[in-house]
Amino acid sequence: MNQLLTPKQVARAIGVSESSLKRWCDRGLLQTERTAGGHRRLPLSGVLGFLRQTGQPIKNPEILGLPVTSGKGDRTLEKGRSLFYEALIQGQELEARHILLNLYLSNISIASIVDEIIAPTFTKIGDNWDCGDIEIYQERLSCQICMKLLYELGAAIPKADISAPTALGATPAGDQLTLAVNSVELVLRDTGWRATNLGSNLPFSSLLKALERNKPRVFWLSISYIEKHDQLLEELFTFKDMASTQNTQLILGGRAITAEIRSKINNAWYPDSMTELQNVVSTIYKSNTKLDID
Amino acid sequence: MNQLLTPKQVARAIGVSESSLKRWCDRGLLQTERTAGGHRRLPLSGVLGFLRQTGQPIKNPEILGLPVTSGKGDRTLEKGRSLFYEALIQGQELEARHILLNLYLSNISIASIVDEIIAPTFTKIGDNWDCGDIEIYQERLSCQICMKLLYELGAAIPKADISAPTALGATPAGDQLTLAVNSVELVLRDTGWRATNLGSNLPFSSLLKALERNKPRVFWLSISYIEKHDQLLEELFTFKDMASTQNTQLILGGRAITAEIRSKINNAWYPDSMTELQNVVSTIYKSNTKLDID
DNA sequence: GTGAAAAACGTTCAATTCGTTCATTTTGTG
DNA sequence: CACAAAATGAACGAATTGAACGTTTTTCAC
Repeated sequence: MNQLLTPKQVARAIGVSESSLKRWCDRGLLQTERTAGGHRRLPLSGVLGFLRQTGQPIKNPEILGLPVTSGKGDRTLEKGRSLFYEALIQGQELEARHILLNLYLSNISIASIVDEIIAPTFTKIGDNWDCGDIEIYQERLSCQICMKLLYELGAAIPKADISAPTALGATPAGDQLTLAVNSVELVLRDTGWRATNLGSNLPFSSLLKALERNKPRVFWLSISYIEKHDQLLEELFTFKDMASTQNTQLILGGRAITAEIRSKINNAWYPDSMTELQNVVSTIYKSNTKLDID
Repeated sequence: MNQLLTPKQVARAIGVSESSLKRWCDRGLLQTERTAGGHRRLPLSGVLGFLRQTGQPIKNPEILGLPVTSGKGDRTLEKGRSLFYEALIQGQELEARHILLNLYLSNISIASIVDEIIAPTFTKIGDNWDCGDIEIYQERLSCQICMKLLYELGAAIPKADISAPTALGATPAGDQLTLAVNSVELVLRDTGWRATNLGSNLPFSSLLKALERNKPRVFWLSISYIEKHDQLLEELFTFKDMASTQNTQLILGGRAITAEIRSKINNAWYPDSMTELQNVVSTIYKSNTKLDID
């Protein structure tokens, strides 16, 4: 994703003259680097960002390694959902990649892509697995493909400044759903955070250590499975205490978050979707920078 | 600090051709020394100065500060190993990426990188975790980072032809070590295969379905943990039978492969390292294409 | 040491890109 | 519709880039 492209490649891909492209570079519309000899080099991620913002139709997507239907094909979420499901369970990684990239290029936020495409697709996969319509390996393979695609999308997101606030995330012991935590990481990075995903299957004792040592601005926990409810509640409580003493905002998500947890652990955020999560973290982000200015 | 680098290394690190780099040296943009035979040697300090002056055509100059001597000697790998360990447990993703990237650019095969760097690093991490020197979250974070890096390395491997033979892989139920399966996938793809990783935590019943439906040329299984040895042996046996009836080569790996399994399940490959695995699959690959020609 | 493989040398060449200028087309506004 | 402002695409010589070539140097294993 951070491969460098020449102006000619990009011009042909977008379908404009080199002259115009050079002018856009010089006006700062496209992230541009220079060789020692003065030639322009354009990082692919920057080109994608430009295409996403301006909604330019793409004439020759294959030059950029993009699906040939980019900018032409159907970009609706409904169509994407069913196509994405089919691609995943049939193991067609390229097809799935095309769908997500198309949506990304249509200026649809990563949060929306997760909410509207990925999440419902995996609910459907889970349902069809339950009723025996698909095999377990198809579900696992879908996860694998999706993880790869999320990583790829992540590479297209511009790197955060060093001054950006940090966020840590994880899922506690017994929890296998890495897809969710990784999605959260992406959404956070898309909102400008320096987000780090600690991983899954982590006991609270170790999460506390990570919280203490790194003192992030926010800490998110995805909990989709509960072994002992009471114990979890207790552990969450001590975790929340530690978080509040060092001014870390706590974000809790996952389908295992009960109403009881919500009521007993206050002072935490409970977004129901990635879009909501994005609102939450961008609020925190703004309040954070405002504090910095004061 | 005044480590000497060859033009090739610097060229690859910056992402330009050797020709251009040589011209820049001759023009005086880069401080250049010469060997007795006339070969250019670039002191690291001069390269860093050049990068600063030209305004960072490279993402991160630290890539050059790494212990890349010209060779692939043991000292290079040893240094890389310890640096990689430090980077991982401190969560320094950039640093870790540079180490791997640098080794990859030095023409060290992915198999060797896994064997010489990644695997020993995780053994060390496991040891230090056992004796309490590091936290669990550091181990998990190391896994996360490594997975991301493996995905990135995978993106750098050219796509296989459609005519290339296919390979499937997975780890059976109860096995969490995704790092190993993903490494195998990379090595296979690096050898020209169209490799697909089904994922982890898969029961044999579903693996059999995948084997039947896709009829790959090879199927690899990483097994690093055994619950019931007898049951595993039995399941492996039926799996091997199915594989041999449809001419699928079976590759078994992982530290849970016992001598008993080796002796009872014959007609399977048991590589001890990624380098050995690479030899195995390239042998199969050649025999495969030879068959095609006949 | 010695010999073979790999890497770097200097050079040449075609292709690309530079910055600039100019005619043409598109856009915005009264 | 008219007119000015802005954007576009094409063209130019000069400069840069990347790949190729045969030759020489370096490296590494025996």
